[in-house]
Amino acid sequence: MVYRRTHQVVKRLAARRSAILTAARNAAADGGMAAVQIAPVAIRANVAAGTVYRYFPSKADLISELIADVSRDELAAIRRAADAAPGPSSALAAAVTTVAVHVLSQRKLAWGILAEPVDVDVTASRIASRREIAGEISARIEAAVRAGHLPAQDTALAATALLGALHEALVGPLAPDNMEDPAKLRDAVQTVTLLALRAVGVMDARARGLVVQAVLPAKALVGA
Amino acid sequence: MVYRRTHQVVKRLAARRSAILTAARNAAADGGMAAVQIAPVAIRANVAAGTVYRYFPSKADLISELIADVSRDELAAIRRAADAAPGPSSALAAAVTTVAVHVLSQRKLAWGILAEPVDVDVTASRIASRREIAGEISARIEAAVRAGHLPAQDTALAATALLGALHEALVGPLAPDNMEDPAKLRDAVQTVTLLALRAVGVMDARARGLVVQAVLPAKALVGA
DNA sequence: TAAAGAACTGAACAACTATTCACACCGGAT
DNA sequence: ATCCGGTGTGAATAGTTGTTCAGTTCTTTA
Repeated sequence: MVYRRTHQVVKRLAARRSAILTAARNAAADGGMAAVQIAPVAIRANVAAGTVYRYFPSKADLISELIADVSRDELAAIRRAADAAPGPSSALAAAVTTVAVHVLSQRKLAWGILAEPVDVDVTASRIASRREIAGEISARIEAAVRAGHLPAQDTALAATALLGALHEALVGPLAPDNMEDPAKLRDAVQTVTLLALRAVGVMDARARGLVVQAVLPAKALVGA
Repeated sequence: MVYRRTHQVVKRLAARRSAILTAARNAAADGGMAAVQIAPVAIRANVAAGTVYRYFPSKADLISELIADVSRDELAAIRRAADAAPGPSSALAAAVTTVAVHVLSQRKLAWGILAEPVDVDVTASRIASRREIAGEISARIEAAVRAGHLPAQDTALAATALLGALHEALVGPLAPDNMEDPAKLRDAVQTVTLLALRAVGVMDARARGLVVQAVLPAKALVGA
């Protein structure tokens, strides 16, 4: 053999791959999934269109990885917020609030990841993404049920429904679009979180308390 | 003038238009929106592809009308069910149950109308459809609030969230797909209706009662 | 029955982008 | 210094469908 990949080359390749993914993510954040086209993404990443195909077999793979990436970040944020909470109910409230804040602060990206029509099939990736997030929420509901704070229920279905409610209310086509005002934004987060907690069986009064507490640490995120 | 549309011709034209729309609806019910392509729809309707364009300026218009059509039926069903209920809370429960039963009994169609990616822009029509249904639900929530059965709240946001929860839980990609068994189907309807009622502030115990009552008349639909 | 216009046909067209590939380039081994 | 294979390029290709339109058929009126 007369050629071997140097460490330096390996690093450069990895950087390029990451640059392409980042370019795709930025494109999605700017213009939704519709803006994630090979040629524009290549330009953003400072490579030629053909180069993209040295790193991703197809556009579907590129977008699938993008979805997985964003999903991973999201899941980590949810876990962090929930684990920092003092009890199971607070943890659930924190998890829900985190999702709400995240989707609101990156609405175009969230919509793209979740539901925006794409010309290639990314169903599998989207399902996996949802399943991860829903699984985490489901686990938090279950913990609260075990702690005796919530009535017994189908936690998987409940988690799915909760996420559907959040998404539709906050980034769906009927979501209020005048979310520039941070106060309104916080209101929306509080409202849907309250809805979500009551849905799984938290009493109204208690839910209100949990929401207020959960929104406190999330405020910083909203400000950002 | 040497030519005037006869009544007979007018009727035939209307019939053809309706046949095309029906063909589109059947295609969507069979294979989702992806199956609503001009050529196949034309074949189903027993006309040539070009003929479709004599009745609909574009595919977007065809699908938009399809969405509006289905939406109109849906809204009528919701109103009928809700108006037949004895009180505001029952009416809300009936409305929610109706939506749940409908989307479950025509899942492919519902998914197509609501969220399936389409290659043409039907956003406006989808938004209008959602707005109609959400408006109705919102009105029912408001009635229950006025009756003192529910806490005051942003009814529009609540309605949007409720629909999001129903759709995601019942026809979204994470929805359980073994809904062949009517018993499981009814379970799913009950579960999500319960979730929805609690979300807007119905107490757990009372919600359970409302759900049971609401599902009774809906059973017939499920059986169909 | 003939003329005139409307409706219908379906093959050809157009537009959009993902994908390919022949070639140029570069970094590493000898 | 020189060869070699991996890497990058971007113009050309390809496949998919919505849409058009010149020609045909049907319907109505005189």
